[in-house]
Amino acid sequence: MTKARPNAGRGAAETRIRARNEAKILHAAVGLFAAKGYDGTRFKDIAEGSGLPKANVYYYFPTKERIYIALIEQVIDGWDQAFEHIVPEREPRSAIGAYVRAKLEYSRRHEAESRFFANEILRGARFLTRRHRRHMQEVTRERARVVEEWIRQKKMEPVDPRHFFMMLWSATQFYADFGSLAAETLGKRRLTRKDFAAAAETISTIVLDGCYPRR
Amino acid sequence: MTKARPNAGRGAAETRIRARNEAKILHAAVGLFAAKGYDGTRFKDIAEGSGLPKANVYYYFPTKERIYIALIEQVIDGWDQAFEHIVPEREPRSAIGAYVRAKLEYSRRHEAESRFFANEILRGARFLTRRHRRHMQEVTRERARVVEEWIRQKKMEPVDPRHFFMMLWSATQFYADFGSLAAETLGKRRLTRKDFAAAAETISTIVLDGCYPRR
DNA sequence: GAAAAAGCTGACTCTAAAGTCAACTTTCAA
DNA sequence: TTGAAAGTTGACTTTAGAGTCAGCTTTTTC
Repeated sequence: MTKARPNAGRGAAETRIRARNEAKILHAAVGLFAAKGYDGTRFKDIAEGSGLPKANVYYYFPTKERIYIALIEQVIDGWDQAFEHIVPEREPRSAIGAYVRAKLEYSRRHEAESRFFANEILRGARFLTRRHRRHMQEVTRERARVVEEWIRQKKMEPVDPRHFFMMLWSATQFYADFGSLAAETLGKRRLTRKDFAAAAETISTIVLDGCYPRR
Repeated sequence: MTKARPNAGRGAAETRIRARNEAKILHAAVGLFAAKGYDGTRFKDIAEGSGLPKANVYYYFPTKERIYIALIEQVIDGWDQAFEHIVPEREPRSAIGAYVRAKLEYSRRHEAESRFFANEILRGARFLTRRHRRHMQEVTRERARVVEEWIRQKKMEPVDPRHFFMMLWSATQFYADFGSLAAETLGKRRLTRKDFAAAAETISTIVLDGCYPRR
């Protein structure tokens, strides 16, 4: 069924050639998957995009699916990064502001990864393994505890931290994943760094203080 | 190139058979497109899903793309509905609460349409015509004016209404489009009506009053 | 009630994309 | 410096899915 993959195990040292070519392939693939989805992406195009002949790409990845799965691994690894700002020692105002800025910055600078992942979730996350799911759940739960602690200390109003995080995810993902709609809404062709900054500002303000006048 | 479509023009009255079969086809198609994307959806499966032989579906729609475009029309028509709550006569608190609830209710009850549309935007909205874009932009701009009026009357804090609306869209879409992630986060298999209600509650609270303690 | 229009369908073609393979070249460790 | 492991490749097979078509049946219209 699947072609033997010499040197693919945990034991053997990855050769430099292998590492370089796999990186080329994954880099070409993430952009294509993000733009056209799994089924819309042609193996041939991944090969062309990475500058290797198709048969050579098959030497590294026995199927298109394996390329996709390798990318999931890569993206999941970055899932928790922005969360690092959510720590109990920090004041919620600055922590949440930093989180929003970090997430938006990631979305802006890694648009392809962001869309790739959004696409996977939108399709029901059929390639996320139990291990991935558990990882994401645990990371989220851990940071939810920080929010709960803030609430206990009256540093935050009582809100469900899980819905709270989902609001932050959705708001920050929006500008990368639905960038064409966001640009349209702002009456522009493409979003600039400034638009992302304005988004960060508005999101932080609303999430922290709401839009309703304080008495 | 394209097969002649008798009775398809603006002049001729649509027959009952045609209307019924087109509805069957579109209904089957929206679920498939939502679940598998444009390229992942097989024409054959649309036919099977609608209970018609493939060649019969081709009698109504000359290509897969035409089915897709017909669905876009359908979904865009519903774009403005939730916006109807955003009117200047109403107090922002109740209007925004109603808007959030309406959007979430739509997402919950029309999950397929919601995901279908999200998918289209995620892919860069390549099938949205200039007319669709203009329509969405105008509707948004019109309601932005209402928000600006509220701000002028000191009924709302000064926020950019466009970013404000994008926050509401993203937060409410999230629960349908990324339902699998939302369910995971809440530690459930599927989202229930109650989860949507809790989401509406949290979103409204945060958007209106923020999560930061009022002095 | 008959002719024309609309609707229906099985069986077909054509193409493009996934995946295979055998023979070749390059790299590297002993 | 050599041989075995790693890497490379063009040409091939297979398959599945989009779209076609000729001839049929049903419905509508006058």
